[in-house]
Amino acid sequence: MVKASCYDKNGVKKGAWSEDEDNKLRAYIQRYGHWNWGLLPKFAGVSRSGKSCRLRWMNYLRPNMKHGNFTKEEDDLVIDLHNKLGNKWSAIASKLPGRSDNEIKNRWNTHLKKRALISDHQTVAENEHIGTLESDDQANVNENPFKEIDVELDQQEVDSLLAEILSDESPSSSSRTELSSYPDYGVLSDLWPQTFQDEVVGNFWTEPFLPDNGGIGPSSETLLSPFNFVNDFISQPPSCQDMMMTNEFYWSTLDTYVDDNMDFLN
DNA sequence: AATTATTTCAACCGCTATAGA
DNA sequence: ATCTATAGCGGTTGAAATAAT
Repeated sequence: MVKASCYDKNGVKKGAWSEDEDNKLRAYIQRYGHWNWGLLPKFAGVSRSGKSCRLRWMNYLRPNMKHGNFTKEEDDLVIDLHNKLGNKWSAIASKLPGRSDNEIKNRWNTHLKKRALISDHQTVAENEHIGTLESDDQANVNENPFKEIDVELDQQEVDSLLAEILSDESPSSSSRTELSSYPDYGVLSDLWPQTFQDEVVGNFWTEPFLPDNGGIGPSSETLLSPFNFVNDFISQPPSCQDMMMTNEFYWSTLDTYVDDNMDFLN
């Protein structure tokens, strides 16, 4: 059920991802993070657009992603949140760990939309009936598991709910003020303090990254890791309190690195 | 068993928001 | 204020899988 792969006129591959491509992308991001989706494919050694890499990572390769059937609880939650938020797939996905916005959107369009419609019709019919019941009977009818589906929220309530969801999420990835604030930075963000301590005394900052690019671009001797620039800086592991300064330094050294390797990157 | 219709879902595309120059 | 680059979102596509005939 995947699109056959092919190459566009620029030599960028499209269609289904191979296992080899997955492995390359996963290995690169888990080690170095996704500091720039546009440049990442070249460093990771895959002939894909940055957009395609981002999508593959977000929807499939991220750690702890679930694949396979939705549970009844997940389905109920999607229906409930869709009723409150509409097609805000990203906001809905933020409340379902391990599920991507794309997966939830597909689930809604292929299964849940019909179910919600049926439930709506049933609820309308029941409401017409409820009007004729005694109060005790009405309470029993309200045991309907889809009772919340018919709750109408005004725009203010929707905005409030969205704000609540967004406040739970990581800050915008566009901000460079905190490296660890990058959403979906993968294992590095989840384990950042310990990883930082481990890798700083190990080889994370000092070992050159050797892209598997089929011989294109500079040799492994000349293509240096951005982290080589900070060798002197981190003669000893910084504390977590030093992270802000470290992050600023990371970005400035990375910019220098990109400038120095611009010929290859272009 | 062969053919046709329908369903599913990974991936693509176009657009908007945001940040930085 | 404007332009450019990038990230992210939501709608759509299309080929494989499955069901129906």
